[in-house]
Amino acid sequence: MKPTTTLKQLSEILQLSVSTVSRALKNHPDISAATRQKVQELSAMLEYEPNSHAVSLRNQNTRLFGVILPSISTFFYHSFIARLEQQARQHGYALLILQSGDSPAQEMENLRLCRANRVNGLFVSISPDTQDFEAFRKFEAMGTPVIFVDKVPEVGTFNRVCIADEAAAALAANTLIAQGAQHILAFFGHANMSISRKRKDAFLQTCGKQARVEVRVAHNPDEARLAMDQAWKKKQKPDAVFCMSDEILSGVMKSIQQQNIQLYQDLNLLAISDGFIPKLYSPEISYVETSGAQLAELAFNRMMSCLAGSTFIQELSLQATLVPSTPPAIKARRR
Amino acid sequence: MKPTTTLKQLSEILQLSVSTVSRALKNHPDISAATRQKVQELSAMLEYEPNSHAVSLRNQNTRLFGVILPSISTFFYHSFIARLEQQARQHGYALLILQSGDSPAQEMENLRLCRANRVNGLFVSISPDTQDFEAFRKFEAMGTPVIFVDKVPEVGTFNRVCIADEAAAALAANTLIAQGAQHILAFFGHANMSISRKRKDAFLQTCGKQARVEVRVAHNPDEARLAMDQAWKKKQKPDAVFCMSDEILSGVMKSIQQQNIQLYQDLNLLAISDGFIPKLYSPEISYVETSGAQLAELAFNRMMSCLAGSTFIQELSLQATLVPSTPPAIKARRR
DNA sequence: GGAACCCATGCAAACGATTGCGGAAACGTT
DNA sequence: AACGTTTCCGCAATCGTTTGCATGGGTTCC
Repeated sequence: MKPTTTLKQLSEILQLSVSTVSRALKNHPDISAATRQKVQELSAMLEYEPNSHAVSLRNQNTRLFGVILPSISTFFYHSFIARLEQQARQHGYALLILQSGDSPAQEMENLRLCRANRVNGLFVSISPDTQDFEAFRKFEAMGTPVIFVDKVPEVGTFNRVCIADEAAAALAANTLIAQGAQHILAFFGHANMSISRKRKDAFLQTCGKQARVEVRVAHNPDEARLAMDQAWKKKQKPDAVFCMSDEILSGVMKSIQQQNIQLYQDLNLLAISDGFIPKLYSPEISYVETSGAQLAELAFNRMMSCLAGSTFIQELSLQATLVPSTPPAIKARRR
Repeated sequence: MKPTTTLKQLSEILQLSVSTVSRALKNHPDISAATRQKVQELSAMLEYEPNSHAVSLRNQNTRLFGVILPSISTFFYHSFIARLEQQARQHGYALLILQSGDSPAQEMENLRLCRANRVNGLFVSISPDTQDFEAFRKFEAMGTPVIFVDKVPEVGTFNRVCIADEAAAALAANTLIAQGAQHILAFFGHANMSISRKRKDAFLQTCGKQARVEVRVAHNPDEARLAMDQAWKKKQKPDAVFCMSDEILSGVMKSIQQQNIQLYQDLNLLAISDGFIPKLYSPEISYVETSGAQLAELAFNRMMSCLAGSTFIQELSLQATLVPSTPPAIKARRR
């Protein structure tokens, strides 16, 4: 159980002072080329690696970001984390990833951990029940930027980065109508989430009187499946379905497969999604893209500019873009 | 931009020494009840939070685990991470999560980061091309347990926690044969991953001469899809398909949907999976279960006992269980 | 009235790295 | 020879926390 190498060890072996070794390793001009080389060689040989905790302590800079999410293992967040980790690494930052499990208490506990670790910045997607944002304010007061992501507080001046909910829903509505939809079955999620409200309002408003829209609320895939089952048994079948989330889409798709509905022939289908689920099916489902990866990039860039001194609060939205279904299916429709 | 509170600040306000404050906060018996209370009150008021980097430095103990995975955003790992994070938190540990992107160089870079952060333990799922395990050995030599998870080195004495690959594959083979399969198309992943070889060997051996088995290797969903397309164009179509992973299953399923193959009528299908992907389809795909969450628990427990002093190397496997397809489909077959 | 003892607290040295400052050579300049 | 300059390096403080040991005042006992 040999201990890790430290500057002191190197210095003792080379009969130099710790400071010389330290400077030699970072190519400080004060150090002669000869000793510099000797130091660097030995360092490489002994695989010296500076103790990041000591560095953080000394420099008052941890190069660490906290990430607090309701859950890692949901449709959306893993692609977000994946990209965020990649970006952070590229800039020499590490991530402290914590789950709140939709519990405000756990969220506070996670914030405590982030304080203890002196994170340089914080990415947060709040749980639905979070009411008190005082704790987040304190981070900002201490100069630690807080970037809210995806699920953001509805009121107050904060840095927010999220999907352009209204734009995405409007794009979806316009797309369906342009493709000739007359009777749309539209699925939305939990009514007291702002994300549901925003998307629903925008969707309905965009459709206006151009199409008949039936609204369904589904709290999980199974409810969506059952509602779709019902809808297809009726005489007046919809000619298009809209799903505001992956969760709902997965339920609707089960019904569609079960009843052997021919997508993009018997029925048009459009979802809002990050694209993973839609691409599992054939034909691939068309969707308005909400990319976790892009969200991560946007959030990360915002963080960087905050750290660079941009103090003013900003609200960023991700552009919504349409990803059409598998080419053959689309072609078939276009004729 | 007020700075974070430190012991020294508390001590100055209370006109006490830093050591007294430190001891008071951890209820050291040396400290009188009176001062103890005063200290704790002020600490609570100022929301003092010990600087974890200073603590780590002083105690030579970071309470940090490194987690190195090919990618966070794959089928399997997010449920693994989610559970691992939960377990770690419960035991007062934090996670440093890093992605290797299937690149051995990135893997080495991540190891460096883990060294720099002086992690107390390491969970690793290796990339397919990792050949050199010397670096991992060095961690162990320094008293940092390394637990390989899921994708583990094939040879050498290491701590391994993985799916009971052989058992899972054998169970799959036996299930298909018991259901009457005569001609099985079996898909496996990257040939130089132990997970692929083990599953393949066990599958083939279990089938023996009871069925004709065609083996296909697919490195991604698309290759699987194409192979399945090919197979179904032939005169001699298989009557059953086996997919060793979600990744492959998703490709095969696209082909199946595209060609409108009636699952569990025209073709039997069985995968090894954690269940998320199989449940997206209708009928739901039957699968031999491999739970990322369970794997996390097993790995974490192993880590704990390593840290508690259990030095001997162990290889743990997760029990494999069969989850049959949607009830109606199975019933239909049984008649 | 010391010796012996307990209680509560403070001193100071770690942990490992960074950095301002100062200092000792070596060299060049008048 | 005296002085300035450059080159190369070491001292020591610092970051925030922990902890062995010392210290001081008070009590108790013989």
